[in-house]
Amino acid sequence: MKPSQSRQVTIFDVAEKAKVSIATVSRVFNNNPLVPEKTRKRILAIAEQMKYLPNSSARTLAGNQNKTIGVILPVIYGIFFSDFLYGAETRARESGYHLLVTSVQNNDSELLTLLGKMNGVADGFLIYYPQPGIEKLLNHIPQGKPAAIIGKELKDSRFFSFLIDNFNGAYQAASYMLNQGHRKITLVTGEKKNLDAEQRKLGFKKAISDLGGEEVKLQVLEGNFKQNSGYELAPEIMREKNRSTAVFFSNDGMALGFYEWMSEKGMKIPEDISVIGFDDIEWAALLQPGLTTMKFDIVRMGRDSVSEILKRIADAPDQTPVSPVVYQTRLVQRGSFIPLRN
Amino acid sequence: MKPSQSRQVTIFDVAEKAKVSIATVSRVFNNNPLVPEKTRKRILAIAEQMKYLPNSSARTLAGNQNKTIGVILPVIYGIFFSDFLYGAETRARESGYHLLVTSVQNNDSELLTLLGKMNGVADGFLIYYPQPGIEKLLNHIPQGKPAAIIGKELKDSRFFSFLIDNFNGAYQAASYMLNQGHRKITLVTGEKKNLDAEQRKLGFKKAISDLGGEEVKLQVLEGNFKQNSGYELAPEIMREKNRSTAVFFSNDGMALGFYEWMSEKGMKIPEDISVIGFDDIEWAALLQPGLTTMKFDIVRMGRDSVSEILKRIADAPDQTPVSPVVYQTRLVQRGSFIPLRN
DNA sequence: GTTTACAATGTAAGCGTTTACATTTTTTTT
DNA sequence: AAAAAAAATGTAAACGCTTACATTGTAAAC
Repeated sequence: MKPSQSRQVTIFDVAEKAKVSIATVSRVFNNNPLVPEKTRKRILAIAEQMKYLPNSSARTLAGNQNKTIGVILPVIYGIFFSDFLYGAETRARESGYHLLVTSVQNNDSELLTLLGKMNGVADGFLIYYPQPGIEKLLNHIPQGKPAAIIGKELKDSRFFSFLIDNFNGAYQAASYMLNQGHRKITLVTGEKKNLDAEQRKLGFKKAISDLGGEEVKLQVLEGNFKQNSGYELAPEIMREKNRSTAVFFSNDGMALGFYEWMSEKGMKIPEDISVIGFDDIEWAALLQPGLTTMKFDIVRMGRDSVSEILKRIADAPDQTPVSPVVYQTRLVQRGSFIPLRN
Repeated sequence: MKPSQSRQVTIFDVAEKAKVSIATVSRVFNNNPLVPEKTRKRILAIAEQMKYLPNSSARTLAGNQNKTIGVILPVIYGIFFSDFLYGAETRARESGYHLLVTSVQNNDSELLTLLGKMNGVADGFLIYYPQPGIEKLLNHIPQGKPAAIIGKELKDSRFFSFLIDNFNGAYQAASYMLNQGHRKITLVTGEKKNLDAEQRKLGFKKAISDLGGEEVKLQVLEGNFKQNSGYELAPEIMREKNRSTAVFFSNDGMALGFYEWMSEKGMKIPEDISVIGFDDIEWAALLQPGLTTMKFDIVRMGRDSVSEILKRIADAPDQTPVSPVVYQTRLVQRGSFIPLRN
């Protein structure tokens, strides 16, 4: 049985006590300069005393902006997204905005549910949903609301994209490996459905076929971007016969799992195998040896995407299309990778 | 100039097209069993086609629950809060709830603003605001909404607390140090205003005075829970004269900064000094040597607190007071700490 | 002392839902 | 075939606010 929830204090209560109309109270809370300082102070004092807080839903419904950005991520877990959120939240706060954060795990109908929930609440959207078919889903984004899309280029002028240069990053990683004399190479991919993963795979393979000669042996293993997949694939990578001399993990998380397995088995990185990752998440530098990896500025990406959303909210949601912002990657050299000595 | 924002598709539009009343449409979207399957399907199809999504603000205002939990954290950054959020979000999703996440940096008036924003949006609150004076602020939490408070015990039955056993954890750390023969010990605290930090300091000092003899020398340095403060205090800790043989950092983040400095100077942990941290954040195990630290289950804390909020939303927000849930800490031994050899 | 301008406040119509209650339609019972 | 019961649908009043427009109060201009 629910308790008798004492009705919330509304603008009417405050108006009544202050002997003014609700319009005046509303003006006070919206910093409308029409109401003179004296009245403002008086009403504010009364409101404070009554513990009045405006109801956000009502405000939003009545046409006000809500100063909220809806954020949808694949997961809220780990340093990678923590960094992204950090960039996004910091920027939002600077403009008095806040983030409504949720995750959705590769589930189209759930994405829709979420969009619905945010409908009428969020003034703009920040969506990171690296799955195919995202275009269709995006049609459901409420009209007139700007939306930043991470990881997918779209033609709809209402959206604007922020991309990681996965293809070139992976390409670069592969060519570096070749450059340094490696000829037996393992590529650990992410899930097939993940767009980032696919692009990285493509880039890596392209480099191998562009630059590698006949004698290059490429072993391709499918991972899932999670730590344990690096661990679980390790035996396959390190099997005696025809073992690769270098391995590229499509993200740092999987590389970490690999480190774990290696240290359990008493094997050494980079002596037994060289390793390159992707993302440069915070701990990459903390590992022993430090993880050589493809870095891009994820904090910045969070920040920039929110900046752009804010700009469009203030400005005009439906603008002429802009070309996507692409975050370049660069190789960060640490101890996990050495040239092949022959 | 704002573009002509085409009006959003409302329940009226759907009702009109389907030749039913808005009540019926509403029922469909609320899974009200009153409407027969056939009608439901028809309306759903029409809604889908029109790209209708219910407006969340309107729903909430009209008395529905919003299935949203408002989360207020000191920062959204780093593994510690990432883990906490992970636990919280996962649990919320299991019940169809979502998290509205914001951070507030030691700023009372900002906390109020946030509470206001969440007012009429969140069905419950999860607040981690380790500052003194939190009690007063909490009075502003809307009536009838349950709120989990992290890190502070309160008598108001509307709230329920989740506590880290900071005092005993730090006590335990100190007594372990003494036990292992250390007599010259450094304590690095967090900020004075931070409650967690204060409790840890108190616990640590208590152990020293309870168990340490006359000959124990305790050096106390004030940090701020951030990585760079461990780095900046390092010279002071490692000064030649009367150097401690063991140091306790009130959180792992500061210990990490200390590691950095030590490695830059070519000094060795634990040979030159033993280190103990607090939190056992994810990378503590990844450091070289592994960081000995006081562990508690932060993911679990996120999860449990949401569980309890959910229970009270479903049940009765104003319940009889419950005693706070206390998360015990335990020592995780890794390589950063060794007994004092004499 | 009017008239005029402007500042301050008020009135009331939305905003898009939910839901108690009323009404209509259909099915079952007699 | 009429009456009673059950199912389906509709009507209209909230929910708490913002804001265009209307009204009143007050000071400046004549």
